[in-house]
Amino acid sequence: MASSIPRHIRLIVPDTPASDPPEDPILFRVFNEIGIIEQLARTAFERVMPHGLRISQFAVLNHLVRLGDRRRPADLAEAFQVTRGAMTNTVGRLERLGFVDVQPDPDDGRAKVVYLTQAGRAAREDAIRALGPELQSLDRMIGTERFDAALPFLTDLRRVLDGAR
Amino acid sequence: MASSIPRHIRLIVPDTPASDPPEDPILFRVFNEIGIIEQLARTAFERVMPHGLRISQFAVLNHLVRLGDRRRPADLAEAFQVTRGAMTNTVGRLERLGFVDVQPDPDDGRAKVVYLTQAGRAAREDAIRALGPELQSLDRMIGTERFDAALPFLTDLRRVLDGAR
DNA sequence: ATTATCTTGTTTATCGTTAAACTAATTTGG
DNA sequence: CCAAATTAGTTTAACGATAAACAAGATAAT
Repeated sequence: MASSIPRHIRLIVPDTPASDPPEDPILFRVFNEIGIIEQLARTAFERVMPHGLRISQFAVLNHLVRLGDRRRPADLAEAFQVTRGAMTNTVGRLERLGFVDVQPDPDDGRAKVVYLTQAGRAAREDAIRALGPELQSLDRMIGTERFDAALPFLTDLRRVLDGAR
Repeated sequence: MASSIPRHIRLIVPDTPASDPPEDPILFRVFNEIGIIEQLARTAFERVMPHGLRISQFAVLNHLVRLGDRRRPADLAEAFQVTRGAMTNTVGRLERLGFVDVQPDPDDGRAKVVYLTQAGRAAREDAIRALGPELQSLDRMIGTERFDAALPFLTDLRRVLDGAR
C-alpha cells in the first residue's frame, strides 16, 4: 500500500502507481471547484478593489446603482441570499464609509431605507474600473462564450438550492 | 422615477416599468451565482453532516481516504487552495474529534504527518451516506449531464484564477 | 563551514457569514 | 378592538478564512 512507502522514495514513485486515482462523484467535483473558485475570485478581486471595499459591499453598491436605491436592508438581504445580520453588517460598513445614507422608513416604523450617496456612486465606478483588467484577462483566457454557456446551469443550480431551504 | 413611487403602490407597479433592468456583465453574473451557490451548498450540506463536520473537514477526510493518508499539512493546504493557517485549524479540529492522528515527520523536523484513524474512516462513510439524499435530489432536479458539461469550464476557471496569484 | 534563503507550521488580528435570541412595529383573526 | 402571529432589524457567539509576523528546521551558496 502507498502509505508504507518511505518518504524519500515517494518523490520517484507516483502516488497511485497501478490503478487510477479513485475519482470523486461528479457532483462532489463540481461543488469542490465552485468552492475553490469562490475563494480565489474573492481574494483576487478584493486585492485590487479600491477604498478597501469587499465584494459584498461592492455588490450592494452595484445593486443600488443598477436597480435604484431606496431599498430596505431586508430586501437587499433577500436579493443577495444572505441573512439580515450579514446585511446589517454590510450596510453599516458602507454607511461608515460614507457610501450610503440610511434613513428610517417613513411608511414602516420597523424598517430602514438605504440611499446611495454621490461618494457611493463614485466608489462603484472606481471599483468597476479597478476590476476591469482582472475581468478582461479572465475573459481572454477563458472566452466569453464559455461564461455565457455556463450561466444557465449555474442559475438553475442556485435556484434549486435556494428552493430546498 | 421609480424611487419616488409611494411604498404601498410598489406592490402593483413593477420595479422597472418602461425599460428592462440594466444587466450586469456576464462575468459578474457568473461570479455572483458561484458565490451564492457556494454559500447555499455549504449550509445545506453542513445541516445534514454528522458529527458536526464542516465541509472543509469532510473534504480533508475524503481526500485522505481517496488518495491515501500520511500527508503533510502543507500538502493538504496546497491541495485545497487554502492557507496553512486554515489547514492548521482544520487538521486540529479533526484531531480533536479523533478522526486523524498527527505525528511529527521523522524525515523533516519542521513537518508533521497526518494519518487517518478508524473513526475518521467511519466518519467519512457516515458523511457520504448522510449527503446521499441531498446529492441525489440535486442530480434528479438538474441532471447529471449538466454537471458533467459544466465541470470542464469550472476546472479551467479555477486553474486560471489559481495561476494568476 | 557559515551565512543567507527557503520552507513548515503556528499564532494573532480582522473579516464576513450563519444561527439564534431579542426588541419593536405591523398585520391578521377572532 | 385586542391578542397572536409575523416581520424588520440588531446583537452575540461560533466558525472558517486571509494576511502577516514569527520560530525553527532544512537547503543552498559561497
